[in-house]
Amino acid sequence: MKILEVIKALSNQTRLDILTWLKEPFDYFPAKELIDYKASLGVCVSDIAKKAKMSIPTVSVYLKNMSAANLLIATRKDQWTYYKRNEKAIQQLAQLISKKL
Amino acid sequence: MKILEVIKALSNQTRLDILTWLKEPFDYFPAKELIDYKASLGVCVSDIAKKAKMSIPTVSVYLKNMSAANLLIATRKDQWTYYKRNEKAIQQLAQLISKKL
DNA sequence: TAGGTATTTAGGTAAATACCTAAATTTGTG
DNA sequence: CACAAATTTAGGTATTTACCTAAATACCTA
Repeated sequence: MKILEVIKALSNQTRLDILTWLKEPFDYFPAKELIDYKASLGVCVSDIAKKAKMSIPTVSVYLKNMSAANLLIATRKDQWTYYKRNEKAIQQLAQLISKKL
Repeated sequence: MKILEVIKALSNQTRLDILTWLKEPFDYFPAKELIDYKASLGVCVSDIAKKAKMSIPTVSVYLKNMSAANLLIATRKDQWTYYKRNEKAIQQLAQLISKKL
């Protein structure tokens, strides 16, 4: 785990928010958008962009960065890319801060 | 704890290094500089700047930021400002990432 | 293959961050 | 008080980040 890369991926309010939203999607996204929601996949880019009230390209890049930092897991299915949290990596980061930093 | 502020204070390699150095000062600073070292105070700005191989003003500002984010505790004594880690805040951050993020 | 939806990539501007040097400030001391 | 040491504040340039819009790509379905 490259801690600086992970921390940089977290150093933006929108990206922090996205992590929070993905923790409990039903609390944050319209039910309508989650009709076919599967925890194994997560939420698609455009739904996240809408929630963030930001452009799709911007959010697409954010998600990609967080995924590169291993904080999110991306799954491409048909024309959608779904993102979910990588809980393991998040706990690993917490451990690292607690023990090693 | 303002998580974004804390994370931003961590999002730079030098600042991460400083936290590591202050964890075990005797492992990282010359013994000579630590002759009067007290864990209750920490290490002074210029010793940290020398270790970082960066200018004193730059490091002074870094330390101030980290202190504002509560990651470090500053103590002014005579003409020196000493910095030590705020272990409580670091554990609090780890908890926050583990449980709330 | 044509056309539609979702996403990504490119390319641009504005703001923030990373540094530095010089100047100002704080604090101790002869 | 004058001078020295440590630090902070100011002010500047270069790089990175935060966004956007437009264009390109991916993948579906008729």
